[in-house]
Amino acid sequence: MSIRDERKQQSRQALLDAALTLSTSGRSFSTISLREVAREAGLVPTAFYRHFQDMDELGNDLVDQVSISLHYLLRSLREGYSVKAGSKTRSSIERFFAAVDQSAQHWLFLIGERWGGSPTVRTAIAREIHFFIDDLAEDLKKLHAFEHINATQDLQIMSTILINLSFSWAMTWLNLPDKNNAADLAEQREQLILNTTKQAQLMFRGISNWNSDASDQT
Amino acid sequence: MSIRDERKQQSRQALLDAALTLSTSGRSFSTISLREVAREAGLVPTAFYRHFQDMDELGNDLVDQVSISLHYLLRSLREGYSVKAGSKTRSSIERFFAAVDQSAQHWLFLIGERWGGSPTVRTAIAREIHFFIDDLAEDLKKLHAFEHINATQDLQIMSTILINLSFSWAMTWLNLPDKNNAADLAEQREQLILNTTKQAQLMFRGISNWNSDASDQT
DNA sequence: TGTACATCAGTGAACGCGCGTTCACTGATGTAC
DNA sequence: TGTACATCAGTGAACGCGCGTTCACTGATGTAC
Repeated sequence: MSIRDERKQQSRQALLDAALTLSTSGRSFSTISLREVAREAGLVPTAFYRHFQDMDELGNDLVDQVSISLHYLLRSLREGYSVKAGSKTRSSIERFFAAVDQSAQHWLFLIGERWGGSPTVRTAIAREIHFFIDDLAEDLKKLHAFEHINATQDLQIMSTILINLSFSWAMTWLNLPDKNNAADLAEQREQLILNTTKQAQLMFRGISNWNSDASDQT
Repeated sequence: MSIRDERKQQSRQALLDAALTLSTSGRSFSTISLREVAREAGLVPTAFYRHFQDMDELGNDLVDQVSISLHYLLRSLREGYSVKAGSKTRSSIERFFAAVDQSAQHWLFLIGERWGGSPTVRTAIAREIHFFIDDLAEDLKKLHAFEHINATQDLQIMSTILINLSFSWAMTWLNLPDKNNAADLAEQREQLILNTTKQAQLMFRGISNWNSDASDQT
């Protein structure tokens, strides 16, 4: 890659990073302006157009980038899980929250903009979440705890629940530090870990008692 | 109430309705302007200040109004459930989606703005969702299916899962009509009903096999 | 009941501001010979 | 390797626009007597 191309990529990335930062510091993607993004990236507003046609195009590319990052993160979380099969649910949840903290901006963006004000971004995120669900369903098939589930559709359903719930967990976790002092925070986190662990255990109770061939009457 | 007060209330309500409509037609609360709201309500921009100090104050009041409406709706859904105990899960889900359609704007607003761009609105919604969860937990205690759950905290956890999942269900339902023709819509809805019914059944499998005194090892 | 004054929801002009977008430009980097 | 030209990321001035907010006002409704 030539020097010129390299620098162009750097500016492009600076714009994407600026948009992500601005979108996840209390506001949302649809409330930030093109000029703010350029300013935060250290560029003049008109330079924006050398990289993106408009904010919609940037939003689309940002969703792609964030999704790829979270996709890898989720995969590595699951690999840790299957290797350590038999480890307690609690430690899985702790690893999950650690991962959420590590890429907090990505989680805030994806979940916050899922039902956000930009139709373009919403559509892009819906597409990516669909991939997440398919991918997780594929992985669940290989786990011991799921080998009695013989309908592919049932795996898809469990995957859907897990993804949606994990989004709620992540956002609840990331919202904890908002208005309290540091001392309270530690205890609130402990409570949330206990609470979330029980939620996950409840899910797995349902899964281990599931019968793909029967349909419930209640 | 005097004629003057009555008219003032009408204008105030027109502003709230305008904000709700604008916030739920593809955009979000934080992207609509005070002038747009006034225009939609048939008032001059400056008249806005006779009713609200700014958009934050309107947002707060709108959350209150929407929450009260959904609170009653959720209660009536649950009363229908306990009366018809023994009815299939599917019909409960169908009644749920019918209720969602009936007050679609309220659901779109509350769930869409839950992680939205207005900090004021986010805080107000977090508070209301907490009430929803407490209220549901209180009701679950009375249901036959939950009488083996003896820890109050466990009811709270189940309530949390149900509220969070029902939000995902409602948004998925409301997003179906977006880009397809009417023929596809009917089939997609049927699929989603089946899918959601299974999700609910999975939850109840977990609940009926729950033991409040033990803690899982997996 | 009628009159004189007070209240106050809604009006319309005006303001300064940040926005997205256009345009002609500059000067470093790339390319052809 | 050196030169002459092409490319193109980034610049800076300028534009028209909708925004939130102020202000003095109007005229219907409310109140006191």
